Amino acid sequence: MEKRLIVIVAMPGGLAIDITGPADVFSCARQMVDSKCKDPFGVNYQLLIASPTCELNVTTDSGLVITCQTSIFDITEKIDTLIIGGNSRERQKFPDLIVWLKAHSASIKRVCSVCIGAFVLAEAGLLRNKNATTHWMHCTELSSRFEQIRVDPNSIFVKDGHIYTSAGASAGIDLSLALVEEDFGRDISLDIARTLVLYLRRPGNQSQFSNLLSQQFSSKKPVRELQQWIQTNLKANLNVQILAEKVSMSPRNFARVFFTETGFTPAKYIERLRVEFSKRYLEETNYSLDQIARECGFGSTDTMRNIFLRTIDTTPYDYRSLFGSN
DNA sequence: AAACCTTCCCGCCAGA
DNA sequence: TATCTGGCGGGAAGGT
Repeated sequence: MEKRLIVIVAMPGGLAIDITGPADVFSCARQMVDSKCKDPFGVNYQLLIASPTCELNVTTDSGLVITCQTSIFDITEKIDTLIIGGNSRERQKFPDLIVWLKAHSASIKRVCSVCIGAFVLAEAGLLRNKNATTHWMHCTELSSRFEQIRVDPNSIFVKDGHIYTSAGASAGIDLSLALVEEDFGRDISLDIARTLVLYLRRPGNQSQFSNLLSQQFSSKKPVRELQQWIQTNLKANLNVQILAEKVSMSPRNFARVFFTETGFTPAKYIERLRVEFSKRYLEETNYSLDQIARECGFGSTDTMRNIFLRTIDTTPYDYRSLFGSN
């Protein structure tokens, strides 16, 4: 039987689910193709978890250690599908991996990334002039650091030629299901989705997580870069004066330019962004309201509460009980 | 809930 | 002249 080699690169410091999600989908697919079909396809997957360095033990963000079967550099067989997981938030560089990717990507049928693994593909130049996506929190950074990439912040995954990129964490599972569907058809991928209790096609898109992100960013570079900087510095004091200094404009002129570029006054823009991010925290974490208020740059829980009431007509507490995960 | 203080922001004008 | 930029003032909004 023909083997199709699926290689998942386990990046240090990323989420384990970037690795284990796709691994489970492909492993499940292999078993199903084996048992159910009695070889009508004549092919099946062979799964390899590879390290991006010579060190085979890879520690993920949660501390879970994954022992890889091989180093990426030792693979000599033809790779069918390569999946690069997200790496640490500090974005360690893996120069050897980049070089390897540049040399080998053309001969790989499908090159994929999960979450901020897209930055690795971008570094290797594989996303130049392509449509791509990444984790919603990092879309602006991806498009500003690599201007030739058309970043789509809405999609769960994007296919452009033989390059596939997917959004944050669990989106790697959605991508993997789609890859299996390409290979073995809908019945098999539906079976996997059922077995693993997944959606075959997730309803909605990642913009539901961040409405503000799906809006147009300024076409002027300084303003766009400022918008991106704001996102990663929501905790900071972001008054008009400070923002104006950041882009070397007078406060008056900055406020005027910012409004014409974004359609929001600076204060309103930041307020909306803070609400977006705190909603996300309320939905997905157990952080206390106090922690979330601090994390998102609200002066206090009182302020956060007032702004919630004013903008989305509910309190943070009520919002969490409606949309929180536990 | 009220009081006080800060920040926002927009019209207006002047200079580049 | 047309357009961009910056400073000022003060009412409004918002934070503590």
